Amino acid sequence: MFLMSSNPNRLSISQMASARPPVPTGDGAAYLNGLNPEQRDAVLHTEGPLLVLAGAGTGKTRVLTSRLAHIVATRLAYPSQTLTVTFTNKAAREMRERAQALLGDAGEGLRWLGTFHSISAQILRKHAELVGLKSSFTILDTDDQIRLCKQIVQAENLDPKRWTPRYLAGLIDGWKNRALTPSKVPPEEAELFGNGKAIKCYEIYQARLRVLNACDFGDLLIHNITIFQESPDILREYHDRFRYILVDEYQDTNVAQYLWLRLLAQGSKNLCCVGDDDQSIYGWRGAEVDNILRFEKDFPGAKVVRLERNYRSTRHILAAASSVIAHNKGRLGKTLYVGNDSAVNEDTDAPKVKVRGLWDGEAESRLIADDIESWVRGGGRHDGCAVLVRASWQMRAFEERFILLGIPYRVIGGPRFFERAEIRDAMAYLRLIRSPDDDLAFERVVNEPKRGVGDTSLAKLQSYARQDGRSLFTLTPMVLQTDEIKGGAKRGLTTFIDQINLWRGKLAGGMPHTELAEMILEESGYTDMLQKDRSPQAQTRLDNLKELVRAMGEFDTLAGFLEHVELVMDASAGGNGEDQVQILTLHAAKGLEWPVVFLPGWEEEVFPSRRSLDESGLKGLEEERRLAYVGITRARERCYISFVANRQIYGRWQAVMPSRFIDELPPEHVDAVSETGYSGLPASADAFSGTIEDLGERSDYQSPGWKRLKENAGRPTGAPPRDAAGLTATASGTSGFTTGARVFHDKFGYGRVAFSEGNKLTVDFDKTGRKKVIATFVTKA
DNA sequence: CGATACGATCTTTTT
DNA sequence: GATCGTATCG
Repeated sequence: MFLMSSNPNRLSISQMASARPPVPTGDGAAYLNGLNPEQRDAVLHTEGPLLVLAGAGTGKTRVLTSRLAHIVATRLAYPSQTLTVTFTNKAAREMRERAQALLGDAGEGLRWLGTFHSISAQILRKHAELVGLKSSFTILDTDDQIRLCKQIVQAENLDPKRWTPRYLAGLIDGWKNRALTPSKVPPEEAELFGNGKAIKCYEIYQARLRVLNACDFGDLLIHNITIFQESPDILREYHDRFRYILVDEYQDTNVAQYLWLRLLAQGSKNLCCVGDDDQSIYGWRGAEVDNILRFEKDFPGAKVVRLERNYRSTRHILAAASSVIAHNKGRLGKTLYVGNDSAVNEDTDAPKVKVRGLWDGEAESRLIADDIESWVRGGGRHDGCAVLVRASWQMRAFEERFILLGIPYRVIGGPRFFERAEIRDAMAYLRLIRSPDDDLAFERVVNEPKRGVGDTSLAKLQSYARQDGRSLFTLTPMVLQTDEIKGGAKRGLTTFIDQINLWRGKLAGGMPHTELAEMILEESGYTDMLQKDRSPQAQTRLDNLKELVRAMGEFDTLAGFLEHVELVMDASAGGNGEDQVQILTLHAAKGLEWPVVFLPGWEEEVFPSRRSLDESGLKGLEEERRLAYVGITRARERCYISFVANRQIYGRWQAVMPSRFIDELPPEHVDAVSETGYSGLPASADAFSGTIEDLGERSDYQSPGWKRLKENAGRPTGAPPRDAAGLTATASGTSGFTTGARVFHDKFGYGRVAFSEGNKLTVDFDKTGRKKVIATFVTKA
């Protein structure tokens, strides 16, 4: 909702006079109070390339806002001559608010402050014809992309099981992240999809987009780059415009974004990037940490400022985070200092980081809920607490527990409003009314609600459309005149076309778009369909649709609303300010902080995630470790890390090992408590050895698995259980499991025993033909 | 064409 | 365990 002033480059004299605020906060010092004079000077006055390496909690956003405000306030440039880029809308919003608070009215002119995508979309709308698009192009989201890919896979006669459309979409995305157009993709990568058809599919995909007058998110950047490279005079225009460029979270830029920035920065050379290589956690979506590591080479003469003084967290928390991240290689090397004059950091009574081992996920959520309750009893607030998980499936256990105890909570992230099926359906109707050529929208709703138009009819229409090169909507009436489609399908299509035309007429006739939306939902039978559905989700869906209509009301026109949704995709209604515990993923937590942070699920294969390790090896592990670093540094006062011995993953019980990151914590800053007799920290491991009988005296649990172990009483710990209950035990492993063994957990019969170093033993029971790991005996090195 | 049954799959997320 | 997509049947 920016882009208001129509002429960004011109401010009238009177506007300038009134737009001139005082230099922020006197000498600008107060707002940058964490910096020494040299750093402050560099941040405010550097001309030419500048990289600010800002560790967690060192005031990254402040640096950017202060610099921006300073540039404008001292009239080095008009607001419209600055370009400020962030990754998320949220960050952009925050930056705008802070800058406006410093600048007053002058802040209004920050026309070029936004996400990479929103800014490149603005630029692309002006020059769309240079890349074969109309300026009214549609921006496709992930769902549309995948459906397009599916069509390509079908058209190429590929087996969609072997070659999934999702994978193709991922490949194309990956190439676009690397700024590779079809002709630039290395030929050997053709093998990556459909027996050498990868690049061909990419070409078809791009051709389809052009026909649809659409582009995907990656294209926004790629088309910009093409335009800049092929039209030097246009590039020069932007060079003249952007005197100062500021970039947030530089460690998250991908190759395309890097090239885009480099092209734009060739003009003034005033490129200021802020980032932290230790917080790069988006490698899996194309971010190149290398960009930040290479900055000084890429931009010769660059000044580099390191901000290492943290004013957020206690010394124990900082020590824990630093100790873990120190295990990564290939960093720019930054040590987080404890701010000398910060009471928080100095607090000698501050609690150490707590590490706790529990039997299972249920015990874990119980404990965390108890901790939250006692924090609140002690005068704390719910919204001062956050539970940060690695993957969203881990959230459910906490939700269930919080509901049971009546602890108010909010899940951040999760399925997004605009990605819900009913919202996308409603949006598709609106899109189709705006642009009849939007085939993807047509396909989505032509039979939703059911109109008797099935795959066969649709396939016929599509084949006509492909021959003719025109869109489904324009072609359908002609096909209907023939007898190609009969019966129910014909009737359904006729009403569909008529209705869309009718609604389009209403819109042209000046009907308010919210009213139109209600009319569509009603007349199409969509509301009816949901009302007849008595499943519990149906009501939520109806509510969502109401919310959609409400959200539309905030925009003056349908076009304005659609543009907003395509790019911003966030129902920023907010709902903040409520006193709720927050449950979110580690990724979503970046940039946020709380007094109390819980980090559950620190188990091998969960965190670090197995997939990450499988797919990206050491690189993946290091990214996981950065995630741990981000997690710990979100905490201001208290940080609770926990792991369990048994975890239910996808409904199956699994024995799990404590995360290696736990071993990387500094013992002197950590309190470790284990209820399983094993903490992962050698110093505090409550180990015992002996025979299986010993277990019975140490635990209250009486599960079936437990009994099974008891049946083996008298046998040495670590020995495979004897055949029991018709199960066949097979053991693989080597010697050393009869003496010195340490049983560190057992509840469900999934036991683990540590024994002398270098040995590994797994016991499987094979009953139903499926192999099931009942007990795993592992050496703790 | 639409309803049902079975089976494969299952991170992280923004735009 | 829950969901999604495909295969099959009515």
